[in-house]
This record gives sequence, C-alpha cells and structure tokens, in this order.
Amino acid sequence: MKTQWRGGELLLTGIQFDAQLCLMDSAQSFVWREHKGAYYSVLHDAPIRIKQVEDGVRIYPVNEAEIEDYLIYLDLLRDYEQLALEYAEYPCIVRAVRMLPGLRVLNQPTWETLLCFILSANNNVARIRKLTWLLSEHYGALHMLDDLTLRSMPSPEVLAQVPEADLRKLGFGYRAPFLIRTAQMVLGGFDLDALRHMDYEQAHAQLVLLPGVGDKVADCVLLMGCGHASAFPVDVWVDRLMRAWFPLLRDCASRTKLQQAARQLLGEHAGLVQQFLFHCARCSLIPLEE
DNA sequence: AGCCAGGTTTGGC
DNA sequence: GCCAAACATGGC
Repeated sequence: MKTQWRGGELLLTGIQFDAQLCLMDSAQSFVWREHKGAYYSVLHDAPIRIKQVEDGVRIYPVNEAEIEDYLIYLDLLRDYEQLALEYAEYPCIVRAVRMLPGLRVLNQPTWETLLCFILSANNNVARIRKLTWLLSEHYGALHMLDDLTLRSMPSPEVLAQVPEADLRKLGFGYRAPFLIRTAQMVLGGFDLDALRHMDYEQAHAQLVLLPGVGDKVADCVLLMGCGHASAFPVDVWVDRLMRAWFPLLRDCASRTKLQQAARQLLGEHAGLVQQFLFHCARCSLIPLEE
C-alpha cells in the first residue's frame, strides 16, 4: 500500500478495496450515500468523501494527523491474503475470501454502529438505510461538502430527549423506545468505549443489557463497531450457510448453539470470515445446496 | 395480497 | 434453559 497526502486529500493505492461493496452493498454500514460516482458520509463530526480510483481510493478532506484513522476505518492495515491462508483447511472460506478481493470489514464508530444495528433487527436492508437516514435527517448535525448537505447520526444527548411519539410518527415502530432508552443508558454512564478493551464474552454480556440489543445485534456491534474480529453474528443467512457448508454444525439445536460452535471453530478472525460468507450466500455467489 | 426482513422481548413451561 | 407469539413497517 502506498499513501500520499497533499492538499487535504489522502490517496491510497496498491490496495484491494471495493468502495461500492464495502460502503453500500455489504450491509455493514448504512450511513453512506452515493452522489456523482463518490460516497459521502459524516465521520467523527466531519463530512467526508471517498472515491474509487484504479487500484485504491481518494479520501477528502483528511488532516495529516488523521491518516491512520482512515486506514483503520477501512481496515486497510490488515492483510486479507493472510486471512485466506489462515483458513486453508476450509475450501469454502478460501473460495469466499478470494471471490470478494475488495471486501473489508469496516471499523465503524461504536455509537452509530449500535444505532444502525438496533434498527436492523427483523428489518430489510432498504428500510434499515431509510430509517438510518431519517434519524440523521431529523436529529443529526448539519455538514456541507461539495455543495451537498450531510447529516451525522444523532448524539446520545439529543436522542435521549426525543419523545417516543415523534419517532413513531416517523415510522420507527416498536424500535422507537429501544433507540431512546439505549441513548439514555449511554448518557447515564454505559461506557461504549470500554467495550473495545474488554474480552469478547464480557463485552457481549454488557451490550445485551441495552434495550433492542440481543445476541445477534451485539455481535454486529462488536465486530464492526468495537474491533472484535472474533464476534460472529448469526442471522438467517449465516445460520443456513453454516449448516450447509460445515457438516460439524449441522446438528446444532439452536441458533445460539450454532453461534457458539461456529465462533469456537473459526477462532480469532471468525467475524471477518463471516462477512465474506454472508455476502456470498446473500447474493447467491455460492449456492447453499447442490 | 401476502411474505419477509442481517431479531428482540416477553411470558409460558 | 428452551419455545412461541407479539411486535410496526414497508419493500418486493
């Protein structure tokens, strides 16, 4: 990887990174929007633009001191070739990782990851993105970039004060009180930053204390919002594909059992693998049955 | 029109 | 601990 920085623009080349896949199509993040061939969002209270180039990306604006933050966000400091080697004994994993060379697991801010995945429960991707947009549009801070108005996700301070009825009117349904009560708990001292430094079990046990956060949402937040690469979210797709491709797991009595067994089996980077398998199955890149 | 969505909560054994 | 039903909404 080569990094060049000048005039507030960061140019990263010699990397495998598919912006459309990572920011829009892989259902990891719901806060990016596409405009004229570039991707826009607000990250850590600053508007940001990412554009795909030949063998890398251009990011603007970036302070020189923040360069590493973006490498971390896009997970460009990790060797994904190594990931395939690590799981050489599982042909389906090697195949999935090699099939999506531009896919990376984003390291997103914990708070917005938490909000998005509370919204994701029993919901479809199109509506998760719509509700995420509604939340930022009504309660987020305003930013400008390239004559585009962008809004951040609401802070816990703001969200904790929103009347439940207002969110229900906007179409949040039964998830409305989950969002508000979670914001109130974070405001009341629930330490999201601490989750990064706890071990997986401990951090998971903490997260499920939040309203609207069950096992699966907790694992998504841990994987994509807390740097826990071993967190292994199991949704309908992952449940089906793991049973289909891993005979060892076929007889797991419940989703909880399967989640634990799969995480145990795949180890330190289970969650990274999960993203590749999930995308392959969801987009029918690898058939679930033969 | 009806099924389904990157599930969670609640209340019953 | 395991199971079922309720849950709001709208995408397809």
